[in-house]
Amino acid sequence: MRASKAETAVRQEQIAEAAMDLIGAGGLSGLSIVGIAERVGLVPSAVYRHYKGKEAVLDAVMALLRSRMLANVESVRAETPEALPRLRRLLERHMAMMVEKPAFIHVVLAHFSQADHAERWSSLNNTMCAYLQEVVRIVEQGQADGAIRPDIPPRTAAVMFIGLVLPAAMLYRLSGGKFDSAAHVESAWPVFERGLTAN
Amino acid sequence: MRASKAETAVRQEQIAEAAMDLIGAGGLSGLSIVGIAERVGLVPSAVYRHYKGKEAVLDAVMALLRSRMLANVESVRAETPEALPRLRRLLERHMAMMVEKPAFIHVVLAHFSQADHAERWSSLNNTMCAYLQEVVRIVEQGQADGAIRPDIPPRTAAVMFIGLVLPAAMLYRLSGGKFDSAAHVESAWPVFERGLTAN
DNA sequence: CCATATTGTGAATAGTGATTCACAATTCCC
DNA sequence: GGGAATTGTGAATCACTATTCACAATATGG
Repeated sequence: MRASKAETAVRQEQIAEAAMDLIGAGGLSGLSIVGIAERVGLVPSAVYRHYKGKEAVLDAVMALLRSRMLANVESVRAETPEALPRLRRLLERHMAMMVEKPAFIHVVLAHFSQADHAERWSSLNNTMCAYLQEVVRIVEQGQADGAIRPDIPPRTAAVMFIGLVLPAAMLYRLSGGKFDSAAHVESAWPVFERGLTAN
Repeated sequence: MRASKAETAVRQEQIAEAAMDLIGAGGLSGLSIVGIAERVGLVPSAVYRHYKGKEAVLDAVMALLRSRMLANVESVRAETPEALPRLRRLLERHMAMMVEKPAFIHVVLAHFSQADHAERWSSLNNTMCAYLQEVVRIVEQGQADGAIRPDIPPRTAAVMFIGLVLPAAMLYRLSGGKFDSAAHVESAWPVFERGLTAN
């Protein structure tokens, strides 16, 4: 059956989405032109009408992830003004995103694993640093307000923050969805907060 | 130049080591028979004299990692009797291992990424659960001693513990060794400890 | 020292996935 | 309605890697 024609802009979006799902399901190595074509309902060669190649598709996925990540921070900034509630809210959102869009963590981990230092990865690196920096800023704000102990290096707190998400997201996936990531946020947050604030 | 002959037992060890280094350098996808052969100083086909195939080599790597991981826990147990110092010591050792044997984290992440549910992975899963369980046990002991707050779910604490290592190890690698993982342990531990103990 | 098992080598095979290309169908615009 | 541009198709090519195999060199034990 021949696929009906669609504009390149539409196909590009479909392809990027399909690629993201594929990565979410099987990691970076699970991403193949054949797989993408199947999901979109095309023949492999048709993909090349809309992207120059696999690399270009990956770039598109990266861009997607980056925008979602930063949008996340933005909306948390808008929601709550105080540092600690902000962090907590960001934690919830970050975790939820990892769970519903596994492609994220896969790409990050794949990035980590990749030996080749293509420019493609540097953009992701950028995204990650930017995100970490956002967390650092929130921590610094909390220290200025007196809500967070001043003797904690903000970067340390930020890395620990990431550490609240990463293993939980991995366990969630490894357990096939059994691990309750929301509950982990619930019970881990007080411990983290106490570490940030108590005397 | 022809390689000098060596016993299979020796070659097996060399091959497993080479495989571990390769994975450490380029992730699971960086592991190839050609790469192994180069490192050991053999021709690719010679590898098959000592291992049935790539899968078998991987199994050997897994076994290596497992034994090192568990040995780690054992020696920490022997070193210090109290829960909190034990955790701290384990944290240091765990981090050091991640830094000097990147293969470990790569395999874990690759495991996470893999779609296929081969038996091979279940053994790794086993190792990871066992490790997590060890941490849980230490935490429980601390709660029994009164050193750790009883209202913290031990599993939560254990997952957070892993979270102290994972992101730091990744940053270390992503930064090309610039990130000071030991310093991170140094500054993150007090925060974590305070979260576990303070009133 | 020699028969034999063990180990190493190079070439050949096979499967996978990305990419290209000439051609066919579809849509758009006049 | 009829080009012309756009999009989809199937086959072919290419590169890469695991794996096998017949043969060569080397070690080993009697």
